[in-house]
Amino acid sequence: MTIDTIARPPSLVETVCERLADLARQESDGDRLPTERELSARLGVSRSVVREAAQRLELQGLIEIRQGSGMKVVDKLHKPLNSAFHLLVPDEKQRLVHLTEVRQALEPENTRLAALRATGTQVKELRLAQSRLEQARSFEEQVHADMDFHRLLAEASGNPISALLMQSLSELMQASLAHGYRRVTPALAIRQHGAILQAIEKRDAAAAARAMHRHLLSARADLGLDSPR
Amino acid sequence: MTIDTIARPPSLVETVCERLADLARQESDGDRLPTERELSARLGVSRSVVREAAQRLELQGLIEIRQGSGMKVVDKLHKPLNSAFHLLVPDEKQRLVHLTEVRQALEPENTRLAALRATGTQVKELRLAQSRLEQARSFEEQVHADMDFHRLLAEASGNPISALLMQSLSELMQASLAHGYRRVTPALAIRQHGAILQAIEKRDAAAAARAMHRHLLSARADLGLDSPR
DNA sequence: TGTCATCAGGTGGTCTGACCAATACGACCC
DNA sequence: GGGTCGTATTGGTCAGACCACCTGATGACA
Repeated sequence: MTIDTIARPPSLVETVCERLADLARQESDGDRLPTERELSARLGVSRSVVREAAQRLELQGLIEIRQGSGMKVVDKLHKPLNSAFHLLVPDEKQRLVHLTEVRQALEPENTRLAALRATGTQVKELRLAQSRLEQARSFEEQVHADMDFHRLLAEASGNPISALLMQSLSELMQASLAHGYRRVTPALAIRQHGAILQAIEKRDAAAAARAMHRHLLSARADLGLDSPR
Repeated sequence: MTIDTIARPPSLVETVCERLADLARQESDGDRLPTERELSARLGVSRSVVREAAQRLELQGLIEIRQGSGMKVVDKLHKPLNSAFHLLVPDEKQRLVHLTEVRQALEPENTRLAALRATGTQVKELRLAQSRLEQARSFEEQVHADMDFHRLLAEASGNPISALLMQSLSELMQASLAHGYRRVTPALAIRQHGAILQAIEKRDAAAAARAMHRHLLSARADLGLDSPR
């Protein structure tokens, strides 16, 4: 026997927030939303309420707001995850250590599922990412291509939550790698990505997961992040 | 050669948000923060700015705001993760499927690390959670004790990001399980938790991870969620 | 003495209108 | 065609008013 709590009516801000989210969902990335003043008039609420609602959507990664310019639709649902991880572990080195560990849990399984589920288009995209890694000139390009490969794998797993996590993890790692962490052996990463890609092309899930596991161990060693055993 | 973007000065809302976050960090869970009007006077900004900043902190899970009552400090950093996952996968059944898959990636590794890293206190807490599961009368109590056990394992892994993810995942699963999903064989879960706990007490990391993997497969079958292979 | 109802004061929620800071766009000039 | 300037529009902030909700104190009654 459970007595449910009595539901409070949503505040105006919450209601407007949902309306705006619906509106944003009907638009594409980069499209403009109506101005604060216009939304205020159209929805029959004060501009404060529109502002507060819009700012919620911004924090959720659904829109970006620019003073003088308006609001535009974006697809950055990972943004609140980034903030949360940053708040939880403010120290960059510590955070990199923890992120690396989470990747070691998540990514072999993503890769295993990708081997089973990747579409032809996704396999092609993985090949392109691998090419970009092979041809990368700067460290920034390497990191970008590297993380792209990992993001694509997570997408190919068919699990949107894993894909979102990977977006967040990779972006945070990219930010850390831009600040003083250097990869010393890109050639090994290229080879290991190649082994992963091959296992996926063969639809060999176990081999793919093992190859990813190996790759992440190397990547961790490369970054000089040995987590306590 | 990288030219960094020119940093914009933070908006007043951002600045106040950081101040409030600092203030919240100095307080304990449940403590009250100054009122909007007081903060407005003390910080020399308008009440709108304080409101907008406070609402950011609420969305981040650092405070809770109650009309007529004020703001209190909470520790719910997983809240924005819950929202993001909910936005990403609005359909409850789909979300449960995906969450279950993510758990299958994360939890064996958490459990392996817990076997290596759990403190004596954490092992005791795990035992208590197991007792609570054994003694649970209602389905709600079972689910709560079950999820508590998993949360404690994630904490015992020593990885705060995993622990945060597990908080979010378990809360979302609990919410779904409160809405029509029924576990049919609690006795098996109790046995499997027992096996996990035993492996942890023996500090056998591989056995712990295997036991968790097994447990999650059973739990998934129990919920009738067979993910596409 | 304990319980319940009421009320006042204080809290956050919303509104309005004014003004400031940043952006975009069009017109004009070289 | 490219650069500059001015204006209109956008979001950011402010102040003050009023509304809806909460809390704690007080008084009445059993």
